[in-house]
Amino acid sequence: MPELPEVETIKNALKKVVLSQKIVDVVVNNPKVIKEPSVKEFVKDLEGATITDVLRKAKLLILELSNAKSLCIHLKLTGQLIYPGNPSLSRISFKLSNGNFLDFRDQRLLGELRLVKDWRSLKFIQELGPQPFEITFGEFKKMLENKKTPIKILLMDQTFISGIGNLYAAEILFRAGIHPKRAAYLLLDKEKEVLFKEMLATLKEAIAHKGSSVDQYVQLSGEPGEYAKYHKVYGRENLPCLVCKTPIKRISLGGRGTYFCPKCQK
DNA sequence: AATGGGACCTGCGCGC
DNA sequence: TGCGCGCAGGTCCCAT
Repeated sequence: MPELPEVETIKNALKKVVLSQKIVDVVVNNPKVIKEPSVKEFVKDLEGATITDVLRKAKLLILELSNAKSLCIHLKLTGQLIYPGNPSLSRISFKLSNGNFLDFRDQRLLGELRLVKDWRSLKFIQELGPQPFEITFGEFKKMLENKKTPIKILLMDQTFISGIGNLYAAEILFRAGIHPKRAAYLLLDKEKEVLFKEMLATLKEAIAHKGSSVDQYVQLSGEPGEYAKYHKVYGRENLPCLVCKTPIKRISLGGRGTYFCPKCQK
């Protein structure tokens, strides 16, 4: 569930505490999450490196290091970064020069850590579509042309537009009043405009509220994000729509649970 | 080429 | 009570 707003929240918090810290030790409790290079090299190359910058690209978190390498962290479904951490609770912990640990925790072990020379050339990065804040309405409108895919699937397609996942796709479409199954190319210009506006507004508000803690996501401090209380549809199956009181429906679309209001979303 | 489903994982909640 | 099953969803990979 960490999507763009959650990863952005973690990035902002990380920048305040880890910049110019040196990684003095790496604790590997579960090597499974280290995808690249070998565990041995991963540890060896990280020890002694100083964190020079923290970046986010879509849902990927990037820690740039003084040794010209970057530590790329994908939280996937249940990954967490916690600071100050506790290595007895983590999959991987990084001991910093100030004596504190930065933990990577991950209940389901689907998260991925990579130490690479050039994160920009990672296949995953190369294939990402633009992030929502990087495009104009004109460009967005053009991107939707000829796309017969249901709009929700398109919003979640990282090669189309990057950073939006299942939760925010549902919330954005509710706010735009658009049914998740609508074919993208059949949306009216007016609807595309509202969709674009609500996409940016929803992500912006979610960042302002430090993300949505519905399952595993927490901020770097371990505190929950506050945006879940503003959710209109996600996780609200059978509960009354907050606008029209019609029960919120849940369908499966592209293999994902999809929540919407059958009356408000056409 | 675009789409669909399974795999990767674990823990939770449900029904019997 | 306890067990087994389905489900949660980001991304990759393979099949159609």
